[in-house]
Amino acid sequence: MYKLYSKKIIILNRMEFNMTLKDIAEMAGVSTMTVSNVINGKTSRVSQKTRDKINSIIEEYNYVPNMNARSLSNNSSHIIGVVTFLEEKEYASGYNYFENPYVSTMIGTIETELHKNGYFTMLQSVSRSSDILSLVKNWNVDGMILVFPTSAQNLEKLMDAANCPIATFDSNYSHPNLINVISDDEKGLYLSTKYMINHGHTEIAFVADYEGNIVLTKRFNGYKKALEDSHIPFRPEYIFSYPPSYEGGIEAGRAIAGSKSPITAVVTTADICAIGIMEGARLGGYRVPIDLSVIGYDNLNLCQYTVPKLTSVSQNVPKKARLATELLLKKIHDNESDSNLGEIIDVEIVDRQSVISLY
Amino acid sequence: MYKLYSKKIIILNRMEFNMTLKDIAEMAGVSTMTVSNVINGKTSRVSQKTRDKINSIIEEYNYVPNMNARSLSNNSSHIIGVVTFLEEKEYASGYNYFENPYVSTMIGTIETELHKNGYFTMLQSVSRSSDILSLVKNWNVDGMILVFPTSAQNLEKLMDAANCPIATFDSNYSHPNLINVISDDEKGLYLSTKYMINHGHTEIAFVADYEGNIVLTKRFNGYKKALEDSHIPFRPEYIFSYPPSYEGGIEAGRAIAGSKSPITAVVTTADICAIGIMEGARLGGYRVPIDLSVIGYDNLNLCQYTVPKLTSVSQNVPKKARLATELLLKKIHDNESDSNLGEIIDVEIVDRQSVISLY
DNA sequence: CTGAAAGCGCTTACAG
DNA sequence: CTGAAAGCGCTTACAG
Repeated sequence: MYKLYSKKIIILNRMEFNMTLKDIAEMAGVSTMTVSNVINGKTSRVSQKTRDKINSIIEEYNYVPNMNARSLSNNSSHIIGVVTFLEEKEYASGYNYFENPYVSTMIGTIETELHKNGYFTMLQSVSRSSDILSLVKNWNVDGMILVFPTSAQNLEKLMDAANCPIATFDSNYSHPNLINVISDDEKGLYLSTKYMINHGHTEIAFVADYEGNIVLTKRFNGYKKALEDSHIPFRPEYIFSYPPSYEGGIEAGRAIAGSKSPITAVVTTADICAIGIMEGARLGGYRVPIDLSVIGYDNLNLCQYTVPKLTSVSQNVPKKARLATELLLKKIHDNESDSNLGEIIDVEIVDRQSVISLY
Repeated sequence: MYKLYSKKIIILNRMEFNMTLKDIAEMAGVSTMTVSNVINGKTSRVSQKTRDKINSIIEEYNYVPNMNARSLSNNSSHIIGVVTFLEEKEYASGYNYFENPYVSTMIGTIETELHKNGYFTMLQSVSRSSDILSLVKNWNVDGMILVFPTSAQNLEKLMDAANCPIATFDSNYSHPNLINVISDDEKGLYLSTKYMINHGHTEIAFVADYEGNIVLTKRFNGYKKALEDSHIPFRPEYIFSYPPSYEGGIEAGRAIAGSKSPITAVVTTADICAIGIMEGARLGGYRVPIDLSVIGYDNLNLCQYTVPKLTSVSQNVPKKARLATELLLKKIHDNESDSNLGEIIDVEIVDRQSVISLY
């Protein structure tokens, strides 16, 4: 009844009605199976003539397959779950995790990459890692990308329960079904510290409360190693254990300016923090970069808009995102690929105006 | 065969196997229909005892319904398509639309709101508006949110073809199935211009190539109206028709500083542009804000990090996003709601340091 | 209060 | 080269 009515509509207006395989098969005078084969490129089993006829009908009526039906019979959805973690309390406070440029660059790049390869991006911010499993089961996702790293424990539980490949970043956990793309965090701070040293600085402070945080600890180790390699003594009093946020930076900058210590340079683990440090140092009476050279981390767009423009370490976020997506899709296609190795992305200094040479 | 094997696995490890309605029905000794009713809260038709039994099995085995199957029989997917437009050439150039803070704030807020209400976010950047229709058909989405406005023509075609409600922003098109949330753009520039006037400025420039752009034209009208209301003559030579980007701002700032005109204040339509103007004016020998007061638009986080901190117009993007999502879901639930009216979001000045008083 | 059965729109062995 | 039929996991009239 409905069908009959619909057919009439088609004649009047070809866009109004959602075609199905069956409709196309009827029009072409073939079975649905043949249409399905043509659509899925299994053309070896269909004559050229039939193929052409079917394709022209598809085009004419603007047919688009129903992915829900396809997923159901295929047991594969072409959906990739892209997940961001949000602490319970952040969630409650209406914090928008997306305003973090790391996250937005990641997700934008991932979406573009997935789209190009015919996959769909289902976005979700979760606060409990069990929510991820629901997403997997709800939509039978072909794979997942976890934009923020989660603990090895959570990851382990998740990997056991979800039987699809998962990609993550900067994790220290490994599993045959896990793609793990990490950036060379130690090298990052090694480079920024070395950069200061090469510009004649020896009294170099480090700002970040790195303890207990895997990524920040790696960066701290880079700082230490650069000092060692140049035979500059490590001074615990040059470590300013504030969170690497704008506010933390302001406090650190104030503390440095206030202490009248011989510090002439400071490295840190986030651009936002570096900007705070410049502000705090200024509030404490310093001129930047004359009295204090500063290097940030992340190379956000922001760095171009500050005065002085901020020298920073770039971890090439788009490349990280692209690689993870690529490896994930490869793993989905041929499960034997041993792409579970931790791929390491290189890191580099982007030179601007926030460091002066003491020579 | 498979089923039998699976059942064995369940006994060994309850997580390894994706349960179905049928499995639960068997375990509970009822029909699948009863289980379905319990899950969907149609509890009036099921005894408390049966309900409890089913719920405990669901919990025990961690059952999550297959949304693909549900969508197929329901003809409703609980997916909302969230779409961003990307020009063909931007797409090719690898431009990441997500780095635009307007977009990332929008999408983050929308996702949170949808999630809260039990909907799923399918993200897609498209370059041709016909791609949107494919998304609708592919997944049978319950609704769509277009983060960037598209032309009335495109919108009209889309609304005719897609038979789901669609939400968009700042559009001048209207349709019974369209939710249109707009911000008071004219008021935005009226406020910033008036703010300058109230601080004693009368020689006020406007930067943006507004012609042909609906939103920017509204803002320009606000500028003009503020001048009129204060009986300050409008001077065409105070209009700097550069794109409201960082680069455009630099050129405008240079032009203003270079012309040695009596201009003491400048308003514009984007924070990035305002930051460019400050930089350009400085490059031209001006001190900011002593020689030139500046007000931006959008109130990005960025405004706090510049020197001087940038006074700006806030259009309350999270509120815009939240309202659009809310109205969309309402329209999905009861189609008779006449929420197709253009809701207007208010706009306000956020006071910082980039304006000085001439009094 | 509950069940048997048809149907949503696809895909995929299995036959011919 | 093509078809008839079963099945993916749900929901929903329709009966009882």
